[in-house]
Amino acid sequence: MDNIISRKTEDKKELKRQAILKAAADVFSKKGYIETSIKDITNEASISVGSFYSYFNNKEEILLQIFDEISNMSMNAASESSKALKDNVIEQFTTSMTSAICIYAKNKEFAKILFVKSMGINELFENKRTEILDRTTIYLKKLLEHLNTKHLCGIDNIEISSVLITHSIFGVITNWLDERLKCNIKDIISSLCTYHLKALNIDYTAENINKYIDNVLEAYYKELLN
Amino acid sequence: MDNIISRKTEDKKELKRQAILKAAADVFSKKGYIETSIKDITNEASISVGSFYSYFNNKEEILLQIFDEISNMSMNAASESSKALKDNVIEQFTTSMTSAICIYAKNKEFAKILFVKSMGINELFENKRTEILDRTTIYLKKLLEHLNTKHLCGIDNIEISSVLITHSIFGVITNWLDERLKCNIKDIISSLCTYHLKALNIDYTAENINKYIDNVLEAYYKELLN
Amino acid sequence: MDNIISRKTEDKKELKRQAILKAAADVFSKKGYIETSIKDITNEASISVGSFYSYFNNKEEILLQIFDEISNMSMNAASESSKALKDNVIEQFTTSMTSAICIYAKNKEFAKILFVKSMGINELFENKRTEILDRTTIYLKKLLEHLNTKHLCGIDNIEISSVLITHSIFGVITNWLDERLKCNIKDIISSLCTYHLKALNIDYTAENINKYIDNVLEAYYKELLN
Amino acid sequence: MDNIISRKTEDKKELKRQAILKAAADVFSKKGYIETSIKDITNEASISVGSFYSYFNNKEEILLQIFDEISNMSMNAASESSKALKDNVIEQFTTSMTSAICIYAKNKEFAKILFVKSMGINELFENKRTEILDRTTIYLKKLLEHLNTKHLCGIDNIEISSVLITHSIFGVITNWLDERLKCNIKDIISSLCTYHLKALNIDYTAENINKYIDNVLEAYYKELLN
DNA sequence: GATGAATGAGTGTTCATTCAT
DNA sequence: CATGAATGAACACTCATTCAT
Repeated sequence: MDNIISRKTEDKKELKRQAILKAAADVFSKKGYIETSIKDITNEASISVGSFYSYFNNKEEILLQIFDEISNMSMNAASESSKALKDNVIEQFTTSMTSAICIYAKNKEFAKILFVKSMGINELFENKRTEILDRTTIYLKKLLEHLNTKHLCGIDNIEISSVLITHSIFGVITNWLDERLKCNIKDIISSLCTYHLKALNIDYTAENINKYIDNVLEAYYKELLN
Repeated sequence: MDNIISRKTEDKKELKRQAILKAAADVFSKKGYIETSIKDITNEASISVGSFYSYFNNKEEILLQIFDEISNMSMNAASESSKALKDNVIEQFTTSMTSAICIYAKNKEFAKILFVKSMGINELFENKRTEILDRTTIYLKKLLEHLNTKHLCGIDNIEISSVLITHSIFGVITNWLDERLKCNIKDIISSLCTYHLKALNIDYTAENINKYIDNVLEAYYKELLN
Repeated sequence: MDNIISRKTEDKKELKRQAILKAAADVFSKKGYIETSIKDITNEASISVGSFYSYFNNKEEILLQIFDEISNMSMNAASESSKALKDNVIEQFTTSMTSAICIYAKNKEFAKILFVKSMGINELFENKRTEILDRTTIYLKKLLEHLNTKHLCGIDNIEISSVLITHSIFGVITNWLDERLKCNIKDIISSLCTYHLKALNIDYTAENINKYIDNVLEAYYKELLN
Repeated sequence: MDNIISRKTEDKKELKRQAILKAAADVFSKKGYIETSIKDITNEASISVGSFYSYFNNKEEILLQIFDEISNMSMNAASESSKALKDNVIEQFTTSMTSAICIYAKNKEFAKILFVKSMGINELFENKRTEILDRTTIYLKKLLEHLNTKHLCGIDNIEISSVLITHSIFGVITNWLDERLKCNIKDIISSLCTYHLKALNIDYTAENINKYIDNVLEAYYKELLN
């Protein structure tokens, strides 16, 4: 009996924590971490300052938890897309690229915080942020190694190339989020895939690429098709 | 006579302004704009707070002037490398890539501020920063247009591709500056060039690429050859 | 219920606001606006700096609110004394003179700020201050106009005379507040009344004047009779 | 020989001191003591900051010296007008009133500093200022004592009345300097004289008053007749 | 003697964090 | 458990004063 009640309150707490996290992410993505005050967050979340501090120990912690949230999101997306590992390299490449981009396109606030608004503040954040972004690089490194041995794509420096691809992706997404690239998300994904497949010496047809992208979008990100 | 004296003091002032700018850049690149206090800058520059304010009107202004400094540096580097415009596309591409990267490699603090430490602070800085970075994108857009018509490199979306290349460069440099990419600058440049030339459907030989890179390094950036 | 609680906190806030206002007035009247620091005020009010800024937006604002306080006090005093408008000119003149003086005698700090400590600081304060003092002049102008038509007191320049009377009053009060005029407040009022009544060609008897003054003092300002 | 040279440089120094004093008075009278910076003064005087400090030890000192200047002016004016002491009370009263007012009308900047712009700053200034203003009160006290014994003007409290008259004069001048009293200086003097003569029970004719005022103006203050 | 660059104490203001109610 | 008033350390910036040239 007691357990059920405490379970219920636990759930309630978690829900509220999530709500505050979302509110904070909204404000951070607009004003940036520095220019956002605790009052801004509590106003957005319609709670009191005191409440905020019963859910988070300080301002730093909420950004770190937002990072965790983002981290979880991209981890889940990655594992989701890798669950159905295809033997077709092109499909695999396109599918994972699409998943990675969509996860950020779907969570614009989180993406903006990760890619722009949390930079240059302090070492702690910089490390956490780097850690999250590095996952993409590590994933790509493994992929490139695989491609190099199995498909002779002839990449001489996998270390550098994986960083190169990672940042090209994040840079393009950032520009798209800022609406400096005024096109739809499919063009973004398609261009990125074809550009890099060419560089990786892998033959592809535009139709296939588009088909693979559509498959992912239809299955998981219908809301991005608007 | 009077002229000579006032000229001398003018020169002295400018020298001191430069010294403060350098000191500020050093601290900003380490701690970031926000966590850097005026006292940090004046300590680094071994001057008094009052002195700082006789050279700069406020804290914002010094970052903006650092941006201008960076902007001028990259502009000059660009015009320098384009002065000797080659008809050889590969040489042109490699040369300008090398120049762009070297200018940042040579001015690590400025680069770190531009690429990392000045992000997510406020709109004013964000716009200035974007403006500076965008020059690279615009340069690449023109280059890609030229390549598309003259060399049939088959880039379908020049807008997106130029952003892609820009951020791949900046991302790789940032990682190298942070020493997360532990290789020498030549490897960085060479990998970037070969990767993108492949993507752009342009045939090259590794020897040529390395020769072109060496030419630029020998001519302008000997200090980077360590 | 909620209403009662919020009402109570509202009242508490207002009380504290008043306390800070009083503390600030005390310090301002001693050290002047300029030489008073926010710390001086918060020390006097036994609050923290942060608290001060949750009640007032800045240092300027608290002086302006003190001005408003003074303004309201003298306005209320004026309307109070004019409520019982007498057809007897001598009584009316004496009564309003007494009220005006007593309001300042009763609120020494506020009077000192208005008459001495807020002068010569800046345009904003100067205008506010002038506005408050001018009310007395305007009141006197109307009175003189009335006396001139009804009582043939033969004032040739009402504009100048009303300023003359106003500043004679404020000057005498200021000297009395500074304890450079070491007499009791009744002497002050009585001398001012008889002097000006003589100048205004109005016959009076010292007994009547004293009686009228006493009436006001007994009714409203017993604490000044010490 | 040496003496002559040192005399000449002494004279030069004194002239420059006077020029700086005048420049400071100009700025103080416009912006007030507080809002005037040393730079403001040196700009107005076209000298360097260092020069300022070779003539005055600090900012306080220059205001004190301005006070001395004002003090000397009014002392000289007073002694000038009392030199030709008339046995005619009306002439004496009118003449000294005219002199007192004209000295301030002629030196508007000094008057503004004394009456408005130097108030409420600190004890030191307040005392100095009070001292200067008090001279008028003391002069009037003596005059009233004389009138009371010789002319039975029936002033009961000379102490208070002399303060009253003093501040009525200064108040009217201040309003005239601020251009809130838009009339010519003769109206000011004439109104003040007739008002107070009436209060002092002394018979006069408007013609005589005006004649006495004109005499002083014609003799010493022609420039005020514009 | 004149200059004005350099100094640094001092001030108003902000805002993350605490804690009594 | 929620509230928001209270706290005070920290910072950007000013300006009277000094002193090397």
